[in-house]
Amino acid sequence: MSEQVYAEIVVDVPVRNVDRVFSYIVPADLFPAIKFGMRVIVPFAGRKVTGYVVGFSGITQVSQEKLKPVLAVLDNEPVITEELWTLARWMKAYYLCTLAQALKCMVSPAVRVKAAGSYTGLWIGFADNQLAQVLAKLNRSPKQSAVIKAAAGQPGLSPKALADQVGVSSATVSALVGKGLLQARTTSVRRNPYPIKPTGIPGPVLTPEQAYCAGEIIRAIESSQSQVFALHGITGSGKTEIYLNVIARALVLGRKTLITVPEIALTGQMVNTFKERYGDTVAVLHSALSAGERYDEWQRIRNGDSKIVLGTRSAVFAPLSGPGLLIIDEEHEAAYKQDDQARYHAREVALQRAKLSGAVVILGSATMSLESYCRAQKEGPYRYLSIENRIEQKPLPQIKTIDLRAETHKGNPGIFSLALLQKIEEKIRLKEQTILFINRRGFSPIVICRDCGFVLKCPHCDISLTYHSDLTLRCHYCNYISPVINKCSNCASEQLRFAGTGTQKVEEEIRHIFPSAGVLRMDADTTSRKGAHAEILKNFLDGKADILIGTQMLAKGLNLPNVTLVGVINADTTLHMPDFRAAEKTFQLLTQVAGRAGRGEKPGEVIIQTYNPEHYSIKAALNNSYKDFYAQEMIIRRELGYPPFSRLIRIILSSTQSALVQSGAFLLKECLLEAQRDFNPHGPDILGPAPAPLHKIKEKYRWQIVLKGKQALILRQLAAKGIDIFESRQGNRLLSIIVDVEPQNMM
DNA sequence: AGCACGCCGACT
DNA sequence: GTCGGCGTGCTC
Ligand SMILES: [Zn+2]
Ligand SMILES: [Zn+2]
Repeated sequence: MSEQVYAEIVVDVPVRNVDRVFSYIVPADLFPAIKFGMRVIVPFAGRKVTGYVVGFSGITQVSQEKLKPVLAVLDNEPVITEELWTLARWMKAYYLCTLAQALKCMVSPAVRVKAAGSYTGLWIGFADNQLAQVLAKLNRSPKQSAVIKAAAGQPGLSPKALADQVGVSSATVSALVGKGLLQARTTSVRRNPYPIKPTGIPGPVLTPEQAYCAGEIIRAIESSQSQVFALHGITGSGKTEIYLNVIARALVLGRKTLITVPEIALTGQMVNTFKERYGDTVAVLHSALSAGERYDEWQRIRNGDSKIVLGTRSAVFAPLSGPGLLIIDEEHEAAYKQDDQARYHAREVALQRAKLSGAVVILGSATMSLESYCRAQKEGPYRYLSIENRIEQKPLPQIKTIDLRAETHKGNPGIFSLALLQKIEEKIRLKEQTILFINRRGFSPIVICRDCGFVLKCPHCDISLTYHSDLTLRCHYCNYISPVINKCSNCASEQLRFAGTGTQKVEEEIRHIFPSAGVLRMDADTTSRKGAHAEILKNFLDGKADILIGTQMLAKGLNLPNVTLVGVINADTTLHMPDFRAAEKTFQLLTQVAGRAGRGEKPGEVIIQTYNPEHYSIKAALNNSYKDFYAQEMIIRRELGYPPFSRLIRIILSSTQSALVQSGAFLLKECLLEAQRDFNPHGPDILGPAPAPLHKIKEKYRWQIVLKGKQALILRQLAAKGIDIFESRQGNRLLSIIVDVEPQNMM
């Protein structure tokens, strides 16, 4: 008998105090089956839990009486590769999550179904030449005879299909199977979510700009440089065609590609394009697939049948061995940030994966994040590639702003400016369509002056102050408090109102003003039912309404050719949201929304209503100038020390007991200050505690502390140390701590 | 997280 | 007398 082997196991318990590797005895009978990266069942603190095998050892420090054996092996093949295990450890260090949380992100598609898909077909259970004889025996059961005849004529039908075709119940069919006159054969089939055949039609010839970009990226792949490319190209500039060309070359070189898109709605058209070009080597991963489909796609990736993986956020963990090319399309999208558990950003994970495997990365966007763009300047480290021209020389939509302050001065107290109403009326008359866009994402009660557009901001953080029911205005970063004002601090006007309107209110008013117009509304309320989203869009596309009113979900990727007018009801809700990225989000949103107008033959028009028409983010969107926006925004970020000039970590405390959270938040601040003494005097800033913008979620009250510092490593160490001290001082289990490294939103 | 162990109030 | 409340500790 050989020496005892111990398995190193990460248990699937997502809490910090069991976040380490445990040793277990590998019993002799499991020794042949157990492999690195498989899931197992182990005894743990008096119960059975799932664990991940992350190593083996011949020795252990753990005393014999503590050691317990692995009880069972769950997988036939590993679900975690060595590369993903390295990535999980990186995630723990970078995002301050647990190993179990990180590993769970990676195996989620493989979790559910363990059985392969199968298909059962029916064949006659006797030789062909005996058919007449069998039918003769069945002459007193006409239904059974008919089934036999059908099965002989069309062998291999499923029981259900056979019964349906003959028009009998499935009991008749099973009776024949029971008699042995029909024989069932079960074969395994792959569940293919997108059965699309390659067309064989070669892609279009690249424009010189496209060809240059593709050429540069291909050169990096060929010379095996681990280079990151920031690919900047407006909507319609043909980024996808560049991806396709680069991927083609990668395929020839035997390199695998991973490409992510920000949301499921955008996968559809992309999958079509990819499968038409590359067929079955494309695998798709997103949460809208059935469990079986997801499992099968995941298997195809793992065993190497698929060389191109396309998916949403969690697809960055696709188990392809040694990816050679990672593409993050629309890299600026906040949807790439996971909002719970391990709060990772798919772009950052992809960059890390590329570093580990020496892959090339493409970060594609029309409105690149400041973080990425500033790393793509002359000094690097990214290479900047841009496409300036659109493929079809369609004119850009005509964009203009409407100054809502002027409407106030004219005595118009409504939601709509006169100019917008006139335009809508004109479009109704011309039988063209209008989209009215309302931003609700990141909505907070912000007080705005309707005479001058002024919004009170925190003197320390430059963040809009939000209204609280205790009649204070507060900064959600540092908890600066101002009493509610009755007069504008800028112009002394008393015309102060909350910024923004709901979709229902807008719909009401529009119906009132245009009683005979067809109006559809698309928001969280009207799309909660499954399929409602698609239904509303179809109705609008079919011309069943003149006006579509909607939120965020309207902004992306839609191609509505008869829409010639897009109205942004109030740009200020985005511009003044209490987030240091408010201006960036405004620029991105307006640019994206503008792209919805004039998709068809007729040119489009965009009207943006705002109290701040002179704001640089709005002006830059109007002029389609990313560079103007970037230059201005970088000045402000630098001044205030926000990313990309610093890093942030947000720590959220929550509990059903409001007093507990508040006192906990102040204690945590003390612990962080104490931890900070170990770092140099110019260590990170500790802002807050402050009530979180969404102060109460699902009966839980939330307070937050924001850490801001130049060095990412020190910032993380400070957070970890502060929380350790905090947990050593108070162990109330009703208080939970969430750490959000590099938050994308502060809600 | 979740289970065991442990020490105090009202119940057959 | 004990059944069970949930505060604290630990998990190979
Ligand atoms: Zn004012
Ligand atoms: Zn502040």
